[in-house]
Amino acid sequence: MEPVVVALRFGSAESPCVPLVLSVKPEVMTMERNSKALKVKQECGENVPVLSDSELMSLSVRELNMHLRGMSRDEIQKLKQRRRTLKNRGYAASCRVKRVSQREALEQQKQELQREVDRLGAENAGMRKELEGLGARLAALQRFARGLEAGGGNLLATAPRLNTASVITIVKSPAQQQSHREHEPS
Amino acid sequence: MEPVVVALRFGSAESPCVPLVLSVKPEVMTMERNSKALKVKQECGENVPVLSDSELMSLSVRELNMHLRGMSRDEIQKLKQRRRTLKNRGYAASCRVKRVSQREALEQQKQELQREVDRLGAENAGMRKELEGLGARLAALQRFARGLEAGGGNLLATAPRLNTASVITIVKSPAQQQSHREHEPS
DNA sequence: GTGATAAGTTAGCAC
DNA sequence: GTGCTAACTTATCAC
Repeated sequence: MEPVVVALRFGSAESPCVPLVLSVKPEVMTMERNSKALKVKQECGENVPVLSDSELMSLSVRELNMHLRGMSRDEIQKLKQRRRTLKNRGYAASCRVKRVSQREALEQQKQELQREVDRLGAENAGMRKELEGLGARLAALQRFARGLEAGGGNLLATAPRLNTASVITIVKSPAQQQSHREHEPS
Repeated sequence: MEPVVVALRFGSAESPCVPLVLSVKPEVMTMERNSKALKVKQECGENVPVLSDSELMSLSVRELNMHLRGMSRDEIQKLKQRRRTLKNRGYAASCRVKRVSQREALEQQKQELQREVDRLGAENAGMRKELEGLGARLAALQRFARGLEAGGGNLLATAPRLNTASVITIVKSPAQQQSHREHEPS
């Protein structure tokens, strides 16, 4: 894309060098700050800036060298420094953006971990409750089994603390009782 | 509020002014940078700085006014601006420190959450395994109990799939068996 | 006036 | 040269 730099040259000597930002390519004019904090300023004696900030910043070295033809050592150095500074401005900006997005990423990861903790905690509580229930059922069965053991295998001879129906109730969880009924309807 | 933008620009005029930082109080010389990036420099024509950076920065307004006696408007303004800039330097520094420590805090919180996730995950796995074991034992007992149920409570008459000893083994967890032996040694 | 912070500038490192 | 980043300066905002 040809920038079509209209090397317009204020032949009239003393232009008070207004912040005139002649945006040759308005579509790239991403806030070409002419308002404040602009330390990167060009000599405004005779040679009006041939290159806008965005142009100068995005040129390749080769392209830049084209524009450097016929400039004095001093002008070249100053232009290169302006280019460097402009690029640094961009680097600083992306550095800040990166910093912010990294912080946001950290916060998001933290949130995800927190959710995971909550999820695991709930799952944990559920299982703990389940274990408790199973433990109680097993304890009851254990009491029943002790009766069997003491009786030498003869259930009727030992007066167990639980009768058979109770044991069956204990052994079956509600779900199991239901599926049992489904499979063996009385 | 009156903005009173003085917009004086003392840093840009390059006076030959060597970085001469005459540390009046060497004990407070917390790296009184005389090396680089020192834009806050004092007029070095005749009046050697009466106040070092750290002095000027830490003075109260009242104390500062003492030192302002017999100075020209211009000098006073410049000294005040130097003070402001020095303070801003400190603010910027603490801002950076804060930013870093906030990031570190976030990372630490993340680590703690990660550890918590790991801990809960392990606990979870353990309980899942426990549940599995209990489930198996209960299933075996259920098969046994079905035998009892089918036999109408007469264990010997129903040819159960498990004998009494097996049931006792199933009902007792290793720990329970141990404590059982402790309490009722044969 | 003080403190904080976003944006720009500078120095300096790493490639 | 390029890109990044710490430190610094400046502009601004809130109090």
